[in-house]
Amino acid sequence: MQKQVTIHDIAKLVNASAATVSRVLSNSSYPVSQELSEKIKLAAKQLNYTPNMLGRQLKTRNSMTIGVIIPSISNPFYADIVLGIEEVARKYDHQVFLCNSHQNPQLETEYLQNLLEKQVKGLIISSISNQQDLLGDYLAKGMRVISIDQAIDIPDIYQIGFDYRKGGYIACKHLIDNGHRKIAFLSAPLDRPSRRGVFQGYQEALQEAGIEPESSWLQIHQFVKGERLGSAVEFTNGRMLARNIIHMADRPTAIITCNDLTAIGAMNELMTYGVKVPDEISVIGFDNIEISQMVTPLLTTIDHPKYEMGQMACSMLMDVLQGIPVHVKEQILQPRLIDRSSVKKRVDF
Amino acid sequence: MQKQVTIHDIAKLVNASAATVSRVLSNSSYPVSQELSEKIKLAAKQLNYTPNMLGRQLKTRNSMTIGVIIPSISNPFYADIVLGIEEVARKYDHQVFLCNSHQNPQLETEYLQNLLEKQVKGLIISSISNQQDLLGDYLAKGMRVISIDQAIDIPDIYQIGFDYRKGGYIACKHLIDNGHRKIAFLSAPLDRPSRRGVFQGYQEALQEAGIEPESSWLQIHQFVKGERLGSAVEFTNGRMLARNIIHMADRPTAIITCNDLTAIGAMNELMTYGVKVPDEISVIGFDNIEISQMVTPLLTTIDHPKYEMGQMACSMLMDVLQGIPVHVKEQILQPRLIDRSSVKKRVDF
DNA sequence: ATGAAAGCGCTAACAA
DNA sequence: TTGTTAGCGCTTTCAT
Repeated sequence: MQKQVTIHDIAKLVNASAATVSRVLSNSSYPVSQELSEKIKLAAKQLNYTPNMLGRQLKTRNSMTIGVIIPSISNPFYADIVLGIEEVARKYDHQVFLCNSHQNPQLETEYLQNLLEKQVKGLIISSISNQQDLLGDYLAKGMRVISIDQAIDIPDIYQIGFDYRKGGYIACKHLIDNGHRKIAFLSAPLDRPSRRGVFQGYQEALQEAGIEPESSWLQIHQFVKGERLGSAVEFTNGRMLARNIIHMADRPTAIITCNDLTAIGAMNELMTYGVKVPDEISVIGFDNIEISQMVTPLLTTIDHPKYEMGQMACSMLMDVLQGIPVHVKEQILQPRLIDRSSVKKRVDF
Repeated sequence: MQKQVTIHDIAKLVNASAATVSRVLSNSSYPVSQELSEKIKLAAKQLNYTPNMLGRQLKTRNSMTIGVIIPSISNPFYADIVLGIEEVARKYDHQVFLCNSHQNPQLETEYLQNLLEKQVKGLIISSISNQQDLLGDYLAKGMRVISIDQAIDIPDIYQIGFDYRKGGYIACKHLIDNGHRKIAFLSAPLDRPSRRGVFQGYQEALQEAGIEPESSWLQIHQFVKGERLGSAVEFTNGRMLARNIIHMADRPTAIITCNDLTAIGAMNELMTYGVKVPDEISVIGFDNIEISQMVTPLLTTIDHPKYEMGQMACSMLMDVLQGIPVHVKEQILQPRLIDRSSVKKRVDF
């Protein structure tokens, strides 16, 4: 392992000062004569010079790094968001520290602390636990944060949101428009604003159509505390909840779920028990993850622009970090129905 | 935004020197009197001190950060690996820079360069393009690298491998043991050692059973250059290749695929065309990603210990970085048959 | 247009 | 046990 080459080595080689070398190698706008500049660049190449960003960062107080805290990358929903974030981060020459919180407050705290110590000035969080005060603390220390998909009640936080309520409404309306009246709602616990939003939209659509929901239509699984995360949990949840539906005397003809994985689990269970989808029961998912196009029947669902949200969040963060005035502190993206094959169509259309 | 608190501020407050403060706050083994130590810790808390790791890193030449380069986090296979890596990295107080290369050599180079500049000393790569010389260069600059799942012909690189050949063999053998003789192989291009390994195992099992493969059994899709990555590509690939099988005069009774997504696509296409799985055609996948338990029928597949590989790779890296002698430069993990429902069982068992 | 010098926050060799 | 001092590699006033 060879010793690191520094700007001083280059300076010595071309008989210039470190300052000048720094100026040309860091693309400073400071004037340096053409000739010397060329010589320095050449020398840098010859010596196989690699700048040490730690030095620069310490001096400029800019770590060129952002942090991203999400529940788990194993959930394709978040994977997409991260991909969007990374794409624009790269354009701005920033790296991203990935932090999978597994919904564990202690881990979240740990990560937050690490990011702070590493002088990360920008953070994107998606569904963080109750860390309001902690975040407030970090904001005070100069960290800029963008929240995706979760309204946080701190004035300094920028937000990229999604209209879950409307999504739930559109989903339910789609079912109603196709002749369904008995519509069940299957979900993981309504402990997150997003799920509550979907539920609300569902209720509103029912109400608008003059439908009085039966309490049995509402199937919410109470997760066991400490349960491991991952796609499989949601899927299994969908199966379990669907089973409750199957054996009902007066069973619903349609199902709305809080996400695609739950929907796919439900479809699976229905089919296992010989209940045909969509002929006997229609299913509509939520999020439009890639897998929804890989099941039979193709899952009708509500599109959630995950990748775009990631991109937007990161652009916003970059603007904020650069001190560019960001006028809208909150952007709400819109849902869109993806009409595929898991919902039975009204014949008289 | 308040000014940063440094060890000097603390030193001043307790009438000690910065050196002493550093010693207690960095958990150095250097002796400091109990009393003073307490006072310093208290002061740190009072001032709400956050250490600036850039300073430490610059001094100690240890960035406490590792890089991970994978094709794409949107592939659940890699997501699992990353999760495993992150878990042990966290235990060692390291952060991970996530780099999705999208199989783009230019991006890979860019990331490699950035990591180097940020003084990242440890790198884990999974399926990187032809960057042998570039990597050699980086090794020379002191970077330690662990390669997952891809043999790289550079002596200084540690490897965590997987016995793909044996996996292919086990899969094919399983089919043969259940009475199949006409077995197709569906795959993405055989440009990666992993896929070639599976293919080889498949061939060996056939040969061992005295089966002469028809050329039509071999269905390899040639990806179009620049095609976007993502689960959907593999899935679609599986569909397309399965279609070729369906219409054959003397068609195979079983299919082996290079990964689960391809298998799921194939099953999908078969079912769409009314071909029953496993009754008419059996399908066996590879990798055992979570989705394989979410399809109907449940996919029989070969387990690939992704998460564990991530963990092992990271432990190994941590050992290497700490100068702990690592005796085995190469570890090969073993495949395991996951016997589910997509393969028709021989009745006379 | 170039250079000298100071310093970002921290650690570590050396001195006391 | 504690402090002094000298950097780590870089940028950036301030002189020249």
